Amino acid sequence: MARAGLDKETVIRKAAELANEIGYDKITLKLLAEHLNVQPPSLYNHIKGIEELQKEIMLFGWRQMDQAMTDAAVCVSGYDALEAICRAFCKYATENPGVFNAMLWYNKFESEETQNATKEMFSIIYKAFTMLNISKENSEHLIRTYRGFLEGFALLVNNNAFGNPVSIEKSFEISLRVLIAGTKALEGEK
Amino acid sequence: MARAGLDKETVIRKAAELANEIGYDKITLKLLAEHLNVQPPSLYNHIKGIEELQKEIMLFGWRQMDQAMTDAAVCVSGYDALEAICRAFCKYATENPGVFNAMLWYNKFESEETQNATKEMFSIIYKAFTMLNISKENSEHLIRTYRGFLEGFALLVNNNAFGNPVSIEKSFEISLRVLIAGTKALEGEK
DNA sequence: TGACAAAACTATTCGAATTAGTTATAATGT
DNA sequence: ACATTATAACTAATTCGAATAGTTTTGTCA
Repeated sequence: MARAGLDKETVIRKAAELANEIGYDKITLKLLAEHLNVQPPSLYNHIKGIEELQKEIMLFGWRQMDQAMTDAAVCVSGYDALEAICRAFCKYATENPGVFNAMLWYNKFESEETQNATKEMFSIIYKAFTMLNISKENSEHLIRTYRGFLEGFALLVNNNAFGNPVSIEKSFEISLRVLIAGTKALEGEK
Repeated sequence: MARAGLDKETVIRKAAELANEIGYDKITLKLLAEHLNVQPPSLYNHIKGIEELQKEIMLFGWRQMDQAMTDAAVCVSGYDALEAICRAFCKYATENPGVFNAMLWYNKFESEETQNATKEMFSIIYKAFTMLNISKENSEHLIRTYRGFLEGFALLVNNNAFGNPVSIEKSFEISLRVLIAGTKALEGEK
């Protein structure tokens, strides 16, 4: 029978890879099984079903994003740190469109696991704000501002929503300038 | 045989309604047919299949969004207009979560139709910028900033991604303050 | 070496989308 | 008013993917 030697981690990594290559919503267990040289039912030894697979792709992505953002913030401080974190987010999201797509649906699977996956990560941004003399309350709100922009911008990029030939990189840089200028206006408040 | 008297518009409106009620990804032709008191194959007299239905829900949403944003901008000017447009976006998106979900995937269906659906609409924001002494080039970039934030923020709200009890309305207001303060910093430039 | 758990398999069921082919209804023109 | 025709519904059947049940093989460990 020539055992394939799969485990959960391998299955998820391959699914993530496939998602980036052919698109998140094109993934089927049949296709994934083919790419792992296995029959579809065999996957059930490692995952409960397609829903769990999707959840695992999402968690996998947020773990990697966490890592990328943390890495970006070492040995940097102030607004430079904030910028570096934002760039890391955008880079990961646009280089992994399939996985990022999965990451957007936190709540399709209500669970503490899901909540914690992102809460932990965005505490990095929170930390950056407190270094900048932004009040605790304003930081809570600002995290949402930044999260909103970052997720939305990456989503639009991944969907080719920006039709015209204007440089996307430049748009991102100007967006950062805008956000940071606006953030500075909140320094020391309340 | 008691004809149901459907037409494309009715089918799409009901699908949009259903999407808002039970969630975009829960929609099936079977379910939609039930709600229209019809057998599933009968729907094919009005739509080509589930993909076209999804595209039509998306276009339907963007048309309504266009209307809501335009309405918000009449008889207002300057930064007030910009704010009003943003609030209208957020309001429609969060009050119509199922339809908004469909609206996010422009490019699942590549077509001029799709591109035009949003291009036309965001020209309202563009117009607002030119009134504010923002250069043409910066306006192009700023539209992307605002689109990114608005779509991302609404997406996060709709997915309950904001775990803590901090007021979402207040977060949105502060976000607008930040964006507008940042936008003012670009006035007159280049 | 024998027993057991893990990981693969085959065969089957289920449900949703879709297609083919048919029939009834409503609108149109004479 | 009646014949014609297009439309909009139907039933029946096919396809495809997910999922389950039950079986066989493989590897590990007492």
